Amino acid sequence: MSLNDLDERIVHALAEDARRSYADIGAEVGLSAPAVKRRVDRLLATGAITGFTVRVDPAALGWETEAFVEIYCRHKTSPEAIKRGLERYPEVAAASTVTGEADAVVQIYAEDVRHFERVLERIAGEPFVERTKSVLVLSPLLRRYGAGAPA
Amino acid sequence: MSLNDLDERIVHALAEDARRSYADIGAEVGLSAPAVKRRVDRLLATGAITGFTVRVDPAALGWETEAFVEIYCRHKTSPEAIKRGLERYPEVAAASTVTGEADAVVQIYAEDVRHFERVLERIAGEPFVERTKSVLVLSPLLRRYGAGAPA
DNA sequence: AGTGAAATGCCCGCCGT
DNA sequence: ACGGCGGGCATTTCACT
Repeated sequence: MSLNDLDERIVHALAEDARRSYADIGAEVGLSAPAVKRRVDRLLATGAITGFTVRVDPAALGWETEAFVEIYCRHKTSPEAIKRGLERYPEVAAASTVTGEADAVVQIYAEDVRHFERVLERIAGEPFVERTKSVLVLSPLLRRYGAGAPA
Repeated sequence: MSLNDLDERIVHALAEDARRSYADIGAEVGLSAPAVKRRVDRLLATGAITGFTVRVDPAALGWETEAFVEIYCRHKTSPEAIKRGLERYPEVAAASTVTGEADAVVQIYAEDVRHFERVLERIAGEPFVERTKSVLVLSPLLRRYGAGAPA
């Protein structure tokens, strides 16, 4: 599914500030407020926009530690099994199966390094996990929409 | 900075659906609409909430290919230089400096693998980049926006 | 365009110090 | 007594038909 250029500009405007009024966005892209609303409704219906959220500063909420964990699974572990195993952890912000040696990459937010260590131990103890390899985030440089909890 | 339990519940509600009315959220957490607004305003002022945005499905927007790229820099490259170098690419969704062998991890969205290849070549050609190592995302398993509940 | 709902600003009252 | 915080009301702006 390919999107209109107008749709793209609307999505971009909403991604920057989802609280802008339809009239305001319309003035920018050259449409009336109702026309913008119709397009946004269509974007919601087709799934291009899946919802509205807040950008949260994890550090301000006490989630000071961020990490990427590569997971190496035992053979014959389905992506669904990995998903089911990981979604029980509130600390897991994102997870994807990937190419390369590892089977999945998991993005984790924890309160501090000690908290992260506990979570990692529990994940490493999951029956489908063979071994893990983690890197800790030192400082977030860039965070745009679509990439987990932005700073 | 530590947040109130009430604030946390409000943030959680907004993270799930930022379009809920203050009255609705207030009914859930036991406050009036103006009281909720005051706390949200305070969260915005203190930086705990950094803005309102839309959840976007990259695939629906035509960004079918996602990848994680580890960047190995030449010595003495500052995080700011990496940031400046990367933020010119609209395909870069997130970037962080990390521990371990690589200097930074970059999350990239591209229209297809060919597009990703072009972007990767350009990034690899940046003066501060020594070499790169990429993994392509096969399927996104989990994607949460906003932070989960504390453990 | 018109209607209705939600956000916003204001004032008051409560409870803490 | 004073300051922070929540409740209720009035106004206005925006969403929706």
